[in-house]
Amino acid sequence: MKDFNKLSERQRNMLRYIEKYTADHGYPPTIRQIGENTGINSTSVVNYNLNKLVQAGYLTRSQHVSRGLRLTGPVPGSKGKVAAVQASAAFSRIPIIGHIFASEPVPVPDDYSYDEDSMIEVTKDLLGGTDPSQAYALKVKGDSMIDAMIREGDIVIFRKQETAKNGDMVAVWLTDKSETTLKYFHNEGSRIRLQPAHPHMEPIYVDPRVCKIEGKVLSVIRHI
Amino acid sequence: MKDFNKLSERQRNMLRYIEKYTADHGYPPTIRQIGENTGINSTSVVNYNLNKLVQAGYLTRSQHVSRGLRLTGPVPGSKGKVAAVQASAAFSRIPIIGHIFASEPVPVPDDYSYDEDSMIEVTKDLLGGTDPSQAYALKVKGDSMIDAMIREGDIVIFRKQETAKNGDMVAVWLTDKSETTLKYFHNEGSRIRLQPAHPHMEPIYVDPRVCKIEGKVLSVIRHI
DNA sequence: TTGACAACCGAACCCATGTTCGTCTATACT
DNA sequence: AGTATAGACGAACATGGGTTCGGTTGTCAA
Repeated sequence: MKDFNKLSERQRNMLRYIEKYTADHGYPPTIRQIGENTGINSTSVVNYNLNKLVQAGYLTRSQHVSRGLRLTGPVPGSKGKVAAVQASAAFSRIPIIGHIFASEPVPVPDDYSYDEDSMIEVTKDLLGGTDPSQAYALKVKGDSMIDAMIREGDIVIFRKQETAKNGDMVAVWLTDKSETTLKYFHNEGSRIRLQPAHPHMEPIYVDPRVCKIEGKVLSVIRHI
Repeated sequence: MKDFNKLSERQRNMLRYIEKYTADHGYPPTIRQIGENTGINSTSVVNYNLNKLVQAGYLTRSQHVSRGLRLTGPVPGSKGKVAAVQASAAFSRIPIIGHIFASEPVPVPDDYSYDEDSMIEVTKDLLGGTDPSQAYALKVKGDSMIDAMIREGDIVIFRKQETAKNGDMVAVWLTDKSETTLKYFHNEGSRIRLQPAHPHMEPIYVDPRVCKIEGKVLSVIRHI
């Protein structure tokens, strides 16, 4: 979470107001109420800053829902008893930095500054112990990952790494074919065996020199 | 305050729902949501009973304010503290009540005991808005769900329901074949089309009489 | 039978409220 | 100067969601 002091004064005031209003009324304020009480004259500016606060991890929003705000925790410096709760955060927020499909390499986090808008909350067990700061997510485009039992729209959670242990599922870029694929990794010395997750499909064997590991697959999430 | 037991069953359900929804979301439900979740078909009836509850002292309302509800205290019989603590939780715990494979019907939660050991934490977005109390999880055994793009070991999150809308992914028990399958549901009048998630596989058509819906698939989780 | 009343229904109505968009300013970098 | 970007503004838009109203059903007592 971004440092509270790094937020703009406006944003801090907004958080304080939201906390206070919610405590006073039992339900959160509207965008217009937030604006009126923090000296903002336009609903769009409130909306803009609310999204900033979501990105910074201070609250969550429900789209198209009136008063659909929720603080993720107490506002620093307040005496609010607003559910301190999940300080022990059993989940974390990781960025969805782009899409994955067969014909292009897998994006990796510092390839470019990613769109902060798209974050996903995942429970820690989906990260398999990986430090959340090393994890990122990609959304699958197209049906090219079918042999990995992964569909269009699935969200694949990766850990950034360029080596793999046998049995890991990895994203590899095959430099000779200019193709990305998700397979189980098995180093057999002179060659690498890439085993599809689909039990009826045959492995492929590649030269280690054309096999660039781009990340390790930690988990897959599918919304229906 | 009027005795809680003097309230109608509906009114008690409404209070319970309001408390639970507020705890789950951080803001109160709308009149329509209350109706949908307590079996009331008209907003005016919800409104009517909300006013009754105000008279009875159980809640206060703000006129012309969406979600302008507030409970005056914990609802008798509920675990109010738990709700308060979970107030900002963006995830919930749902039970893993068993396994799913082709040759047996899908287990359905009986309201009784779950093994506390087998619970899984999921972020709310995996439930697609479903009340967490209506959700449960099953672990996939065997490779029989391959046509649904689901592997051994995947965790499938269901919602308990016996009907489906077109386009839902459902677990169905085919009484003539004694077989469970996961497919997209399309009612075509005289027959039901069950479409595999796998894009290269053909749908099957079944008689509505042999097609027993056991639950709706909300999401799938795969740990690697 | 009739009237009063509690409970309920469905649809219409319309304000409440989130979202989008074109525009503007200030600042920083090239 | 020219361009990019963050922050802000206000108006228009579309939908969310509370309110109202005419009508129905069932119960109870006069």
